Formats: sequence, structure tokens, C-alpha cells
Amino acid sequence: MSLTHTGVTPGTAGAAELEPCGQPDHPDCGIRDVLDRVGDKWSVLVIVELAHGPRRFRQLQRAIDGISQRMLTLTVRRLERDGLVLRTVYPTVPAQVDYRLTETGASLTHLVKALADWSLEHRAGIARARESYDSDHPGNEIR
Amino acid sequence: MSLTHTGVTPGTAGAAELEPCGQPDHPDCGIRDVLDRVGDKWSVLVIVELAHGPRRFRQLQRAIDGISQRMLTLTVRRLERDGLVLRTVYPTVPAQVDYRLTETGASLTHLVKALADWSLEHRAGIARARESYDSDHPGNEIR
DNA sequence: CAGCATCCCGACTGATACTG
DNA sequence: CAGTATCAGTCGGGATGCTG
Repeated sequence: MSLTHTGVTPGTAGAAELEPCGQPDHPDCGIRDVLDRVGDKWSVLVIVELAHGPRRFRQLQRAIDGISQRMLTLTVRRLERDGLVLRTVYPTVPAQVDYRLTETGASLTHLVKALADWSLEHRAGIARARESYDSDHPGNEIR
Repeated sequence: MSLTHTGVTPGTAGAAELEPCGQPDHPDCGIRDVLDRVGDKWSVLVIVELAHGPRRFRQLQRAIDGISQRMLTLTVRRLERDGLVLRTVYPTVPAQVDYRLTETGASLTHLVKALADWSLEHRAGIARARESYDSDHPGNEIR
């Protein structure tokens, strides 16, 4: 809903002005850097969770269904390394650490939100398209 | 508002782990469906390329630096299956196929563009953060 | 040109056990 | 609680060779 999508002419001429990298200079103009981070399902879920406020390690693990401790560790490390998440250690008796989004990380939440909105909006359509495709192409394992 | 979730649904015992998805509360609600598609670097690059207009297979492969034929095939197939891309075969002598975004696919273009913009905007910062992190944490192989 | 079929290696991940 | 260390299994994805 909050996704205002101005009608874009489908297929035909389209191509209005999507010019992420004006030049073939850089093959992928940094898109991949982000994608490798944003595209990771765990990263996104962590970001979404942290968008609600600071969380501790266990809180994140409990909030994110299905993530292993190992993956959570790796995920927050990577996000920290990229400067999207700030990790703070409190030298309390039982060690305590909290994670929160940095400003950069917070700015990503808008995109994630937009992505989620788009997802919800087209979820059904995609599911239908898949069924349709699968029935039209039996025995085609495209995952 | 869509992403505002109350956080935590620990639930002691088994309980329901699959939320009805009535509300966009649950992060898992369709986000992954999109992410599995959008999050894929090749998918995004294909979408970006197709945003400029219809392309043939070889055109795509040449435009997208580094993609293997196998990955391009799989990528466009998946996009087609999800109804984001339309595949048209022209029974010419040397087979000719073109791909173009469907309306749904075109609507994704905005998000992809946003992602690309964000990427460009924060590219340098992320790179710096990484260097900084790496020098502060020597011998830490986080990918 | 536009694919499909195979082989194959290394990275990603989960499960498990141990530490500060 | 908040991790680190290890090991094993899966699979993404590149390289190569072959149709239509």
C-alpha cells in the first residue's frame, strides 16, 4: 500500500531511466556489494528485527525463527563489518551484547520495507504464476 | 507500518510456528519469496538490464559481465516462472528468443533502482567500514 | 543463436560440543 | 549469555561438450 508505484509501461519501450551505473565502467557498479548483504535472507531478517530497536544476541535468535546460532553470529558480524550494525559489549557478569542499526543500516530499512510491501502485494500473483508455469511445464525442475 | 512487528513470539512449547500472515507483522510473511528472487544478484542484474527494454539471450549474457550461460538460463527461467519476465520465441532460422519484463516485473524495477541507488550512495562508506573492521580485527575471516 | 546435460569443486549451513 | 571450534552434508555455480 505504501508502495506508490507509478505506472510504468510494461515491456515495450519502458527503460525510462534506470541507470544505476551510467557506464559499463564498473561491471556491476557496486550493486553486488549490497546484494550480497541484502539478498541474504538472514541479514534481512536481522535488519527487520533490529529496525524495532536494539536487541541482544539471544533476543535476535529467538525472534528469528529457524536461524542457527552460527548463522546469527556470522550474519551480525558481516553486518557489523559493513557498518550497518553496531555491536556493543557490556562487561557485565554474564556477558551482554547488544546490536543496533547504525544510521546507514537504518536507511536500509526503508528499502527492506518497500521490498516487503511489494512482496505482500505480489505474493499471490507470483504464486499463481508459478503454479501456472509448473502445470504448463511438467517435469521441469527449476526450483 | 507494515514492518512494525511487536517482536518476539517465542512461545515455549511447540505452538504455532507458521503465522497466518494476515498481517504483515511476521517478517517471514512473503519477504523471503521476494528475496529469494530479488536477492539473487543475477536476477537483479537481469531485471536491471531488461528495464532498458527487451533483450535477447546473448544480449543479456554480453551485458551482464561474468554471468555464465548456465546461470543466465536458470535466472531467466525462474523469473519467467514467477511471472516477472516474459519469454518469447521466434521460430526464425537461427532460433531467436527475447525476454522482457512483465508489468509485475516492471514494478519491481523501482525497488531495484532504489536498491542500486542506495548501493551507490553507500558503496564507499561500506568499503571504508570494511577496511576499518578488518584492520581492527586482524586475522578475522568473515568472508 | 539459444539452450540442455554433466562433471565437479568449494562455499554455505546446520548440528554439536566446548569456553569465557 | 554470547560466543568459538569442528565436522559433515548440501548445493550453487563454473567449465565443458552437445542439440535444434
